[in-house]
Amino acid sequence: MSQIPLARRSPIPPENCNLARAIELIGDRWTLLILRAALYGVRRFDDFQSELKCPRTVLSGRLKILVDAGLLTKRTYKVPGKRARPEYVLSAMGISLRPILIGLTQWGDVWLGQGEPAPISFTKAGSKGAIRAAFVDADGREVRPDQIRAVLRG
Amino acid sequence: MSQIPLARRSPIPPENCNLARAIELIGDRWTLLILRAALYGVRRFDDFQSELKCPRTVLSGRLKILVDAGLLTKRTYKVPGKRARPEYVLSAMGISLRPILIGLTQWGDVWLGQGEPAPISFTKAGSKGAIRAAFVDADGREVRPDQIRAVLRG
DNA sequence: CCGTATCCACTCGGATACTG
DNA sequence: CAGTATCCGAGTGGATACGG
Repeated sequence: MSQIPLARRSPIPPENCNLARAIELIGDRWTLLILRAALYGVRRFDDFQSELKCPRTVLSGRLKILVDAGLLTKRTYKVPGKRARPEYVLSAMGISLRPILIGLTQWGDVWLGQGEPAPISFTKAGSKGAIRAAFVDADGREVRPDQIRAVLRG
Repeated sequence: MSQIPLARRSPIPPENCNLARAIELIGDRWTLLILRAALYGVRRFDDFQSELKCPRTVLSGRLKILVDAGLLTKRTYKVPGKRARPEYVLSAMGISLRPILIGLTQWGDVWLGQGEPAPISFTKAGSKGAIRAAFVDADGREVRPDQIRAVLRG
């Protein structure tokens, strides 16, 4: 079943692991749902709230965390003749999570899809075939999962 | 900053979204840390516990969820002359999360690495160059993030 | 070892209401 | 709209102890 060799501990202590740090930061139900919505273009407080149906206090807190961490930028935008409004936009740091959430979407399509076809799929601009998450080498060529080796530094 | 067009709602309601389902299932600090450890080869209750330093009750609960969901398989293995022991091994469903967690690792290396070089990197068996999580088309050729387009079904 | 059982303090999520 | 202020109950995290 598992080709992963038995280990008593992970090779990197969680306190010093960037994966663990990422999990501490965004590994949270509401936070991830906020990022999901943001990647779909949602930007405003009440839009997030009606999308997530979470307590406003919780939403407020999570948005603060994401702004502080640099994933979201809080800025004000103004439509002429209307009152200025704050909005939360993804920064480059936030946008770079997109491939990961797309990967998770496709994982969900496979394992949690309840037999129904995926409601959303992803293609390369100008093409029609589906794309998928994978590993590539420096030349952009795919590396099969069983070919992957982890290398510790030092 | 954000090329993502403004939206009031996400195109797919969360109740019907496989990404949202995935988030409900594994979008949790302890759950993700368990999966992280499991992908590094940890299999036993006490090893998880000393790795995560979480309450044993919490660990027990999370493991049950992951087993029920099919991400982990609880099985018994026996070393001759020793007492049989249960262990939690990743199923195919669990292993297929690996690209996603490696992608998140590399995201963390870039944005949360505090300037230090990545403590762990990934290569192709027999080669030396680093590999990275990315998207590929049907031919196994990389698709750059800005080339990705979402397509709704129907 | 592998858990389950408690106890406690605390945060979180849920609901509602109230202001700039 | 965009939040902050409460209140409340449930679940979680933390520590410790105890049985298979």
